[in-house]
Amino acid sequence: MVYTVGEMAKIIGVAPSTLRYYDKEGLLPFVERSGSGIRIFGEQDLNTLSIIHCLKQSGLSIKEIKSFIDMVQQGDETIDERLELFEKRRIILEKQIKEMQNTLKVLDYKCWYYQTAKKEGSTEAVDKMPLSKMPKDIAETKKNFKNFFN
Amino acid sequence: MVYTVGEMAKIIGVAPSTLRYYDKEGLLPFVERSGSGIRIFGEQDLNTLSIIHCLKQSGLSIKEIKSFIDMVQQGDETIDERLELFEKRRIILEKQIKEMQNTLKVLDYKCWYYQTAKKEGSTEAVDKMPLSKMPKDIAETKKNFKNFFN
DNA sequence: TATTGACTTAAAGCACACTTTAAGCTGTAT
DNA sequence: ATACAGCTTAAAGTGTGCTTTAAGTCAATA
Repeated sequence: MVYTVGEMAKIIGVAPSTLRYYDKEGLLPFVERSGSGIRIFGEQDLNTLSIIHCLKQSGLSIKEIKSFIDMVQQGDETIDERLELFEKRRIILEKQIKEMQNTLKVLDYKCWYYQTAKKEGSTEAVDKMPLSKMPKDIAETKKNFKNFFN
Repeated sequence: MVYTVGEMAKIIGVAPSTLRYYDKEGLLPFVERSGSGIRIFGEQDLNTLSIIHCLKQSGLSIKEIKSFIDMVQQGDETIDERLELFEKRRIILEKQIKEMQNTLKVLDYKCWYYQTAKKEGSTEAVDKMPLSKMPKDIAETKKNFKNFFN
Protein backbone atom coordinates (compact mmCIF):
# COMPACT_ATOMS: atom_id res chain seq x y z
CA MET A 1 0.00 0.00 0.00
CA VAL A 2 1.38 3.42 -0.96
CA TYR A 3 0.04 6.89 -0.27
CA THR A 4 0.30 10.42 -1.60
CA VAL A 5 1.07 13.29 0.71
CA GLY A 6 -2.60 14.11 1.14
CA GLU A 7 -3.55 10.54 1.97
CA MET A 8 -0.73 10.09 4.44
CA ALA A 9 -1.54 13.43 6.05
CA LYS A 10 -5.12 12.31 6.57
CA ILE A 11 -4.03 9.00 8.07
CA ILE A 12 -1.74 10.53 10.66
CA GLY A 13 -3.97 13.54 11.24
CA VAL A 14 -1.85 16.45 10.05
CA ALA A 15 -2.13 18.95 7.19
CA PRO A 16 -0.47 17.99 3.89
CA SER A 17 1.51 21.22 4.12
CA THR A 18 3.00 19.99 7.37
CA LEU A 19 4.41 16.88 5.69
CA ARG A 20 5.77 19.00 2.83
CA TYR A 21 7.34 21.30 5.38
CA TYR A 22 8.96 18.38 7.20
CA ASP A 23 10.26 17.11 3.89
CA LYS A 24 11.71 20.50 3.04
CA GLU A 25 13.44 20.55 6.43
CA GLY A 26 15.04 17.19 5.71
CA LEU A 27 12.96 15.11 8.09
CA LEU A 28 11.70 12.73 5.43
CA PRO A 29 14.74 11.52 3.47
CA PHE A 30 13.04 8.13 3.18
CA VAL A 31 10.10 9.34 1.12
CA GLU A 32 10.26 8.20 -2.49
CA ARG A 33 9.11 10.07 -5.57
CA SER A 34 7.19 8.99 -8.66
CA GLY A 35 8.67 9.62 -12.10
CA SER A 36 6.82 12.93 -12.22
CA GLY A 37 8.00 14.05 -8.78
CA ILE A 38 5.04 13.13 -6.63
CA ARG A 39 5.89 11.98 -3.09
CA ILE A 40 5.14 8.34 -2.43
CA PHE A 41 4.78 7.22 1.18
CA GLY A 42 4.98 3.51 1.96
CA GLU A 43 3.44 1.48 4.75
CA GLN A 44 6.62 1.52 6.85
CA ASP A 45 6.78 5.31 6.66
CA LEU A 46 3.88 5.27 9.09
CA ASN A 47 6.24 3.96 11.75
CA THR A 48 8.88 6.47 10.87
CA LEU A 49 6.39 9.30 11.06
CA SER A 50 5.21 8.08 14.42
CA ILE A 51 8.79 8.29 15.68
CA ILE A 52 9.06 11.81 14.38
CA HIS A 53 5.86 12.55 16.27
CA CYS A 54 7.41 10.96 19.30
CA LEU A 55 10.58 13.00 19.06
CA LYS A 56 8.56 16.18 18.70
CA GLN A 57 6.42 15.12 21.67
CA SER A 58 9.56 14.67 23.73
CA GLY A 59 10.51 18.28 23.07
CA LEU A 60 12.96 18.14 20.16
CA SER A 61 12.81 20.98 17.65
CA ILE A 62 12.61 20.34 13.91
CA LYS A 63 16.33 21.11 13.68
CA GLU A 64 17.19 18.63 16.41
CA ILE A 65 15.12 15.93 14.77
CA LYS A 66 16.89 16.71 11.51
CA SER A 67 20.28 16.37 13.15
CA PHE A 68 19.21 13.05 14.64
CA ILE A 69 18.16 11.83 11.19
CA ASP A 70 21.51 12.98 9.84
CA MET A 71 23.26 11.01 12.57
CA VAL A 72 21.31 7.89 11.69
CA GLN A 73 22.41 8.27 8.09
CA GLN A 74 26.04 8.68 9.15
CA GLY A 75 25.95 5.22 10.68
CA ASP A 76 27.57 3.56 13.68
CA GLU A 77 30.13 6.28 14.35
CA THR A 78 27.32 8.42 15.78
CA ILE A 79 25.99 5.82 18.24
CA ASP A 80 27.47 7.59 21.27
CA GLU A 81 26.03 10.90 20.21
CA ARG A 82 22.59 9.40 19.67
CA LEU A 83 22.71 7.67 23.03
CA GLU A 84 23.59 10.94 24.71
CA LEU A 85 20.74 12.69 22.90
CA PHE A 86 18.16 10.20 24.11
CA GLU A 87 19.48 10.01 27.64
CA LYS A 88 19.31 13.78 27.97
CA ARG A 89 15.81 13.80 26.51
CA ARG A 90 14.67 11.08 28.84
CA ILE A 91 15.72 13.09 31.87
CA ILE A 92 14.07 16.24 30.55
CA LEU A 93 10.85 14.43 29.73
CA GLU A 94 10.70 12.76 33.13
CA LYS A 95 11.01 16.15 34.77
CA GLN A 96 8.29 17.55 32.53
CA ILE A 97 5.94 14.71 33.39
CA LYS A 98 6.49 15.31 37.08
CA GLU A 99 5.82 19.00 36.62
CA MET A 100 2.64 18.25 34.71
CA GLN A 101 1.46 15.90 37.42
CA ASN A 102 1.88 18.73 39.86
CA THR A 103 -0.03 21.00 37.54
CA LEU A 104 -2.76 18.38 37.37
CA LYS A 105 -3.08 18.47 41.15
CA VAL A 106 -3.57 22.21 40.98
CA LEU A 107 -6.24 21.75 38.31
CA ASP A 108 -7.92 19.16 40.53
CA TYR A 109 -7.91 21.74 43.28
CA LYS A 110 -9.35 24.36 40.94
CA CYS A 111 -12.11 22.03 39.80
CA TRP A 112 -13.01 21.22 43.37
CA TYR A 113 -12.85 24.92 44.24
CA TYR A 114 -15.30 25.96 41.53
CA GLN A 115 -17.58 22.99 42.00
CA THR A 116 -17.86 24.00 45.62
CA ALA A 117 -18.22 27.68 44.76
CA LYS A 118 -21.01 26.73 42.38
CA LYS A 119 -22.85 24.80 45.10
CA GLU A 120 -22.32 27.53 47.68
CA GLY A 121 -23.09 30.34 45.25
CA SER A 122 -19.88 32.28 45.82
CA THR A 123 -16.12 31.92 45.88
CA GLU A 124 -16.04 33.69 49.20
CA ALA A 125 -17.74 30.77 50.89
CA VAL A 126 -15.00 28.46 49.62
CA ASP A 127 -12.26 30.84 50.63
CA LYS A 128 -13.57 30.83 54.17
CA MET A 129 -13.79 27.07 54.36
CA PRO A 130 -11.35 25.60 56.89
CA LEU A 131 -8.82 23.08 55.62
CA SER A 132 -10.39 20.49 57.91
CA LYS A 133 -13.62 20.53 55.89
CA MET A 134 -11.88 19.91 52.55
CA PRO A 135 -11.05 16.55 51.00
CA LYS A 136 -7.61 15.50 52.19
CA ASP A 137 -5.73 15.78 48.88
CA ILE A 138 -7.40 19.10 48.08
CA ALA A 139 -6.32 20.52 51.42
CA GLU A 140 -2.82 19.25 50.68
CA THR A 141 -2.67 21.14 47.38
CA LYS A 142 -4.13 24.26 48.90
CA LYS A 143 -1.37 24.35 51.46
CA ASN A 144 1.19 24.61 48.69
CA PHE A 145 -0.66 27.05 46.47
CA LYS A 146 -2.56 29.51 48.53
CA ASN A 147 -3.65 33.08 48.12
CA PHE A 148 -3.93 33.15 44.35
CA PHE A 149 -6.75 34.55 42.22
CA ASN A 150 -9.30 31.70 42.41
CA MET B 1 9.11 42.10 51.62
CA VAL B 2 8.62 43.82 48.25
CA TYR B 3 10.48 43.38 45.00
CA THR B 4 11.17 45.23 41.76
CA VAL B 5 10.56 43.58 38.44
CA GLY B 6 14.18 42.49 38.14
CA GLU B 7 14.26 40.99 41.62
CA MET B 8 10.99 39.12 41.15
CA ALA B 9 12.15 37.89 37.76
CA LYS B 10 15.28 36.50 39.34
CA ILE B 11 13.32 34.79 42.09
CA ILE B 12 10.95 33.00 39.74
CA GLY B 13 13.58 32.38 37.09
CA VAL B 14 12.33 34.41 34.12
CA ALA B 15 13.61 37.49 32.30
CA PRO B 16 12.41 40.87 33.55
CA SER B 17 11.10 41.55 30.04
CA THR B 18 8.83 38.53 30.41
CA LEU B 19 7.17 39.99 33.49
CA ARG B 20 6.80 43.34 31.74
CA TYR B 21 5.26 41.55 28.78
CA TYR B 22 2.80 39.71 31.02
CA ASP B 23 1.90 42.99 32.65
CA LYS B 24 1.32 44.62 29.27
CA GLU B 25 -0.95 41.72 28.31
CA GLY B 26 -3.02 42.26 31.44
CA LEU B 27 -1.85 39.21 33.37
CA LEU B 28 -0.64 41.17 36.37
CA PRO B 29 -3.45 43.52 37.41
CA PHE B 30 -2.44 42.96 41.02
CA VAL B 31 1.01 44.52 40.71
CA GLU B 32 1.28 47.87 42.43
CA ARG B 33 3.32 50.88 41.38
CA SER B 34 5.50 53.27 43.31
CA GLY B 35 4.82 56.99 43.08
CA SER B 36 7.27 57.22 40.21
CA GLY B 37 5.76 54.32 38.31
CA ILE B 38 8.04 51.46 39.28
CA ARG B 39 6.35 48.08 39.61
CA ILE B 40 6.24 46.75 43.16
CA PHE B 41 5.72 43.03 43.65
CA GLY B 42 4.64 41.79 47.05
CA GLU B 43 5.23 38.48 48.78
CA GLN B 44 1.79 37.12 47.84
CA ASP B 45 2.42 37.89 44.17
CA LEU B 46 4.77 34.94 44.24
CA ASN B 47 1.76 32.66 44.64
CA THR B 48 -0.13 34.42 41.91
CA LEU B 49 2.80 34.13 39.56
CA SER B 50 3.09 30.46 40.33
CA ILE B 51 -0.55 30.03 39.33
CA ILE B 52 0.12 31.85 36.08
CA HIS B 53 3.02 29.48 35.56
CA CYS B 54 0.69 26.61 36.31
CA LEU B 55 -1.93 27.80 33.83
CA LYS B 56 0.73 28.18 31.16
CA GLN B 57 2.06 24.73 32.03
CA SER B 58 -1.42 23.31 31.56
CA GLY B 59 -1.51 24.65 28.03
CA LEU B 60 -3.36 27.96 28.26
CA SER B 61 -2.20 30.77 25.98
CA ILE B 62 -1.50 34.25 27.30
CA LYS B 63 -4.89 35.34 25.97
CA GLU B 64 -6.69 32.53 27.75
CA ILE B 65 -4.93 33.31 31.00
CA LYS B 66 -5.91 36.94 30.54
CA SER B 67 -9.53 36.00 30.01
CA PHE B 68 -9.43 33.88 33.17
CA ILE B 69 -8.07 36.82 35.12
CA ASP B 70 -10.83 38.99 33.70
CA MET B 71 -13.38 36.41 34.85
CA VAL B 72 -11.96 36.43 38.35
CA GLN B 73 -12.32 40.17 38.43
CA GLN B 74 -15.91 39.97 37.23
CA GLY B 75 -16.76 37.97 40.34
CA ASP B 76 -19.17 35.18 41.14
CA GLU B 77 -21.23 35.41 37.97
CA THR B 78 -18.36 33.74 36.10
CA ILE B 79 -18.02 30.75 38.43
CA ASP B 80 -19.63 28.37 35.94
CA GLU B 81 -17.40 29.56 33.15
CA ARG B 82 -14.29 29.18 35.27
CA LEU B 83 -15.34 25.71 36.36
CA GLU B 84 -15.83 24.70 32.74
CA LEU B 85 -12.42 26.11 31.82
CA PHE B 86 -10.64 24.08 34.47
CA GLU B 87 -12.57 20.89 33.81
CA LYS B 88 -11.70 21.04 30.12
CA ARG B 89 -8.06 21.77 30.92
CA ARG B 90 -7.91 18.90 33.34
CA ILE B 91 -9.03 16.44 30.71
CA ILE B 92 -6.60 17.82 28.15
CA LEU B 93 -3.72 17.73 30.61
CA GLU B 94 -4.49 14.16 31.67
CA LYS B 95 -4.40 13.09 28.04
CA GLN B 96 -1.12 14.91 27.51
CA ILE B 97 0.45 13.23 30.52
CA LYS B 98 -0.59 9.82 29.21
CA GLU B 99 0.87 10.65 25.81
CA MET B 100 4.12 11.78 27.41
CA GLN B 101 4.32 8.60 29.44
CA ASN B 102 4.08 6.70 26.19
CA THR B 103 6.78 8.88 24.71
CA LEU B 104 8.91 8.15 27.77
CA LYS B 105 8.60 4.44 27.07
CA VAL B 106 9.87 5.02 23.55
CA LEU B 107 12.78 7.02 24.92
CA ASP B 108 13.52 4.17 27.35
CA TYR B 109 13.58 1.87 24.38
CA LYS B 110 15.88 4.24 22.49
CA CYS B 111 18.26 4.47 25.41
CA TRP B 112 18.40 0.71 25.73
CA TYR B 113 18.85 0.41 21.97
CA TYR B 114 21.85 2.71 21.86
CA GLN B 115 23.38 1.39 25.08
CA THR B 116 23.27 -2.05 23.53
CA ALA B 117 24.51 -0.76 20.16
CA LYS B 118 27.41 0.86 21.99
CA LYS B 119 28.34 -2.41 23.72
CA GLU B 120 27.97 -4.44 20.53
CA GLY B 121 29.68 -1.84 18.36
CA SER B 122 26.89 -1.51 15.81
CA THR B 123 23.18 -0.87 15.49
CA GLU B 124 22.93 -3.85 13.19
CA ALA B 125 23.66 -6.23 16.03
CA VAL B 126 20.78 -4.75 18.01
CA ASP B 127 18.44 -4.87 15.04
CA LYS B 128 19.12 -8.58 14.68
CA MET B 129 18.52 -9.32 18.34
CA PRO B 130 15.45 -11.47 18.88
CA LEU B 131 12.71 -10.09 21.12
CA SER B 132 13.33 -12.97 23.53
CA LYS B 133 16.78 -11.63 24.40
CA MET B 134 15.52 -8.15 25.24
CA PRO B 135 14.31 -6.96 28.63
CA LYS B 136 10.58 -7.60 28.86
CA ASP B 137 9.36 -4.00 28.82
CA ILE B 138 11.77 -3.08 26.03
CA ALA B 139 10.45 -5.90 23.88
CA GLU B 140 6.95 -4.69 24.64
CA THR B 141 7.72 -1.20 23.35
CA LYS B 142 9.51 -2.53 20.32
CA LYS B 143 6.42 -4.47 19.31
CA ASN B 144 4.47 -1.23 19.12
CA PHE B 145 7.11 0.90 17.44
CA LYS B 146 9.09 -1.16 15.03
CA ASN B 147 10.94 -0.43 11.84
CA PHE B 148 11.89 3.16 12.50
CA PHE B 149 15.23 4.82 11.99
CA ASN B 150 17.09 3.77 15.18
C1' DT C 1 -10.10 16.10 -25.09
C1' DA C 2 -11.35 19.04 -21.44
C1' DT C 3 -12.14 19.58 -16.77
C1' DT C 4 -11.12 18.98 -12.09
C1' DG C 5 -8.87 18.07 -7.94
C1' DA C 6 -4.63 16.92 -5.99
C1' DC C 7 0.07 17.27 -6.72
C1' DT C 8 4.65 20.35 -7.20
C1' DT C 9 7.76 24.52 -5.73
C1' DA C 10 9.50 28.94 -3.77
C1' DA C 11 8.30 32.53 -1.24
C1' DA C 12 5.57 35.16 1.61
C1' DG C 13 2.59 35.36 5.65
C1' DC C 14 0.99 34.32 10.34
C1' DA C 15 0.47 33.51 15.42
C1' DC C 16 2.66 33.13 19.49
C1' DA C 17 5.67 34.35 23.16
C1' DC C 18 8.93 36.66 24.05
C1' DT C 19 13.33 39.83 23.48
C1' DT C 20 15.67 43.78 22.03
C1' DT C 21 16.15 48.53 21.11
C1' DA C 22 15.92 53.34 21.91
C1' DA C 23 15.08 57.06 24.51
C1' DG C 24 14.26 58.63 28.79
C1' DC C 25 13.54 58.49 34.16
C1' DT C 26 14.78 56.89 39.13
C1' DG C 27 17.30 56.16 43.08
C1' DT C 28 21.40 54.98 45.53
C1' DA C 29 26.48 55.24 46.26
C1' DT C 30 30.53 57.86 46.15
C1' DA D 1 26.72 66.59 42.07
C1' DT D 2 27.62 62.94 39.22
C1' DA D 3 27.75 58.42 37.83
C1' DC D 4 25.53 54.26 37.01
C1' DA D 5 22.63 50.37 37.41
C1' DG D 6 18.06 49.46 36.96
C1' DC D 7 13.57 51.14 36.10
C1' DT D 8 9.93 52.99 32.44
C1' DT D 9 7.55 52.83 27.60
C1' DA D 10 6.41 51.95 22.66
C1' DA D 11 7.82 49.78 18.91
C1' DA D 12 10.43 46.83 16.27
C1' DG D 13 12.73 42.35 15.91
C1' DT D 14 13.28 37.17 16.58
C1' DG D 15 12.57 32.17 16.27
C1' DT D 16 9.55 28.42 15.76
C1' DG D 17 6.37 25.82 13.28
C1' DC D 18 3.58 25.84 10.34
C1' DT D 19 0.03 27.75 6.53
C1' DT D 20 -1.08 30.24 2.54
C1' DT D 21 -0.36 31.94 -1.96
C1' DA D 22 0.81 31.82 -6.70
C1' DA D 23 2.01 29.68 -10.61
C1' DG D 24 2.34 25.65 -12.68
C1' DT D 25 2.08 20.11 -13.46
C1' DC D 26 -0.20 15.55 -13.18
C1' DA D 27 -3.69 12.05 -13.58
C1' DA D 28 -8.19 10.35 -13.48
C1' DT D 29 -13.09 11.09 -15.01
C1' DA D 30 -16.92 12.88 -17.99
